[in-house]
Amino acid sequence: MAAEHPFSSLRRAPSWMLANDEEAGRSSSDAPSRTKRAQVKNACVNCQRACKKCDSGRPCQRCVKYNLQESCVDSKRKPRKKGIKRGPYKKRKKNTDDTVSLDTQQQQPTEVAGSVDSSGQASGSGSVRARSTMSKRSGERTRPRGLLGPGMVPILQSDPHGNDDSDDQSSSSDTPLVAARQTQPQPTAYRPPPPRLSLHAASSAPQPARLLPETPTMGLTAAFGTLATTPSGPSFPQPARYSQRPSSTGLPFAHTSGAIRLPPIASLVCSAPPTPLSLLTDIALSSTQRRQPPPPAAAVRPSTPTANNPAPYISIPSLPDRPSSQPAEDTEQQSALLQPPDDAHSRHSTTTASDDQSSNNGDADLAMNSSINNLSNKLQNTFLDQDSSSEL
DNA sequence: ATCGTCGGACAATCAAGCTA
DNA sequence: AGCTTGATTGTCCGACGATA
Repeated sequence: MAAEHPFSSLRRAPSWMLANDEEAGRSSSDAPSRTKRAQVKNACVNCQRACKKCDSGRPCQRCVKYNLQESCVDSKRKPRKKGIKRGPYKKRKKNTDDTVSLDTQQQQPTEVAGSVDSSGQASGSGSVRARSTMSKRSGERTRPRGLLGPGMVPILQSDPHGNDDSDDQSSSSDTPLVAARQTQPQPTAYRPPPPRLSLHAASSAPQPARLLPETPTMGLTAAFGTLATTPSGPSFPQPARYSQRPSSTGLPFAHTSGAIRLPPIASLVCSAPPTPLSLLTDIALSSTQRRQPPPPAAAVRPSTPTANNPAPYISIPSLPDRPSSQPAEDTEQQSALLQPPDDAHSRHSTTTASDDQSSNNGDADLAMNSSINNLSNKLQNTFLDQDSSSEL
């Protein structure tokens, strides 16, 4: 059964799937009492660095195994930030009736051993919320999250209410977990905080959440989970991750994150087809970025999607919004490439310098356009082939 | 087979806010 | 004052690639 599950390709099954009765081997009534994962209060620096299980002994068993006894010392905890305003809490409900929602039950101190710490404080089960990505080694993620890897298709993170976090909290507290799990979630896009870089496609279908690209090498059509471009031209994207964690509501989808890893072909077939325009845009952008290293992130919106133009809003790291007094020629070319034709034209009509530049580079641009067209055609043919073969 | 790496789920912690 | 909430910080599972 599990092998046929649509999410069976997940690196790890989402927790709400693990809570599935058959897989967990328990009835739905005792699902919330799943045993907690035990963890030590303070892992040693070696285990912490390796993200491996530690124990309370010093040296710990892992350090003994790898002969790291000397360096097996407790890691230091960062002091918690103070003075963080939290806003008004939601109103507490008086526990007047017997029908306590599962959500409320989960908030109670559990009877599981280890849930009460040495000081006697009940561990707040609290919410499993999005947390800022933490350091693995030096206080920062070595690789920012938010990318699609090869053949990865984003799981729709569905907020069943289509609300933001604050709404989630209020609604989740009122909704019994079981009832919520029985509700088929409608895929809606997770709306993250204002992104540094955003990449989302305009489409009539419910869209995957916006993705936060990391480098210019990431897939520009990643929102579709399709092809990506790299500095060396269109290809399957570099290994990368996709991540999105909407607020935890304990509801299906909203509690999970991850990506489905599929073979490249599968991802081609399973994902929404790119439009010719989006392909061209991707290739053009990758070519542009190949010519110039990325400056600091700045979002541009090259075109406005219309009903007939499903071209995604594409926010490119590194491109100036409007180089009003920018003398840099490359930047000007970049912007011209990314502007919609009308916009680009009107801008060039008032800028003689860029006119000169564009004529100087006419041949090069012509050649590039030609190669773009060729590549676009190839890509589309490939796509159509895969599509038709999958239908057979 | 083993090891290192790393994303992210899960757990622990505790200050802010709430209530009696 | 004691309890609750929820944000922050830490642990480590499990997948993956590299290497022996």
